[in-house]
Amino acid sequence: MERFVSTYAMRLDSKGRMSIPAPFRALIARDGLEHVYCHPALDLPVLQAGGARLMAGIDSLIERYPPYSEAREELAAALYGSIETLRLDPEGRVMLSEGLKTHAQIRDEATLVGVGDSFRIWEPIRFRAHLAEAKAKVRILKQQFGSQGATRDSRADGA
Amino acid sequence: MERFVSTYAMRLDSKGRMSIPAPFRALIARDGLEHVYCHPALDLPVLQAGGARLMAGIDSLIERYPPYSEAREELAAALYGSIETLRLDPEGRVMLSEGLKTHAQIRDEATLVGVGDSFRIWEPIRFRAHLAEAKAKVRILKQQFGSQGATRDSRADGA
DNA sequence: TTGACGCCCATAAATACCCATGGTATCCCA
DNA sequence: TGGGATACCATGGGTATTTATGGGCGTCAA
Repeated sequence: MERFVSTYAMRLDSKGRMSIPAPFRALIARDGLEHVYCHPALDLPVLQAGGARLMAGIDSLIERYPPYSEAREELAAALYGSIETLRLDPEGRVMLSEGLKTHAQIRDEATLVGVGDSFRIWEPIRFRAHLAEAKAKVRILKQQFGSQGATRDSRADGA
Repeated sequence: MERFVSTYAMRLDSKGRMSIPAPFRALIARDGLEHVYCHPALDLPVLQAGGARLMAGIDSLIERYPPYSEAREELAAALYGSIETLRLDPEGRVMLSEGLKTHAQIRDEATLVGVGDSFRIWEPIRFRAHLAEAKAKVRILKQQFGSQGATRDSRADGA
């Protein structure tokens, strides 16, 4: 397995720990990491997490700008500054900081959703709402494009 | 861990000492250093600090200019001349000089922000304002990239 | 002597590690 | 093919260690 896929419902225990699903852990371990990178999404109440690929994506975004340029400095502050490294304990759990939990409105449950190079951490109810919205948008697109989208996408959106 | 990432809120005690967060200390120690390099930013009320990579970055910045050129001399004076080496005490704390504190308007609280090869030291309120600006710009950048096509980059930069 | 600075120790809170448990899926063998 | 044993996993909690912070004391220099 080389991509983060599937959705998992996880719980946070009384200490605030949350297990990372074993398949996700396997990908992290393949990067030689003992921690998960995690940062709040810019515009949505969700966290983005992952391993080396997530970090590489952020690096490449920053490296589009000349060293010491103002844009680069600000991007670095906004992106690197918001990243937290969540150490995996021997059982494969992490602790979400208060800041991260607040951003995603997470209390004691979380939905982890694989999105390829990384995975997202949602508060379960918000995830359901977001998913419903996303499905609705896909439906509209399908209507607009008609026959074009009527094959694979109809399976992807679970209709 | 190989980069300065994340944001930490630290306090200065009555003696003016400030703890360097353990993850930052680990990076400094990896350079074999027992001190932190620190200098005022040229254009913002913030301090830039770090280890060997910070110094290397400053070197390369200066080396962009022709040897013995006036610009180079001035830059070298402005950068090298303003660098202070802040010794780490046995508990991992440093003392900010009056000059550094004045430049960043720091009194008894500071926000330390990882920006990859180095970290920044902000007065907390000023940091919040700066971050809000930076985020706004990142949003704009994201829109620009987003409109180019929804491929890999739209995942890399985090929803 | 006085103040600035470095070292030492103290402490509370946060964190990391250890072991335990119950459930589930898988495997193996009759 | 069925059923028991097994391995893995998510979760729970106790305990040791680390961390950030505070304060005391000695030393060195002005």
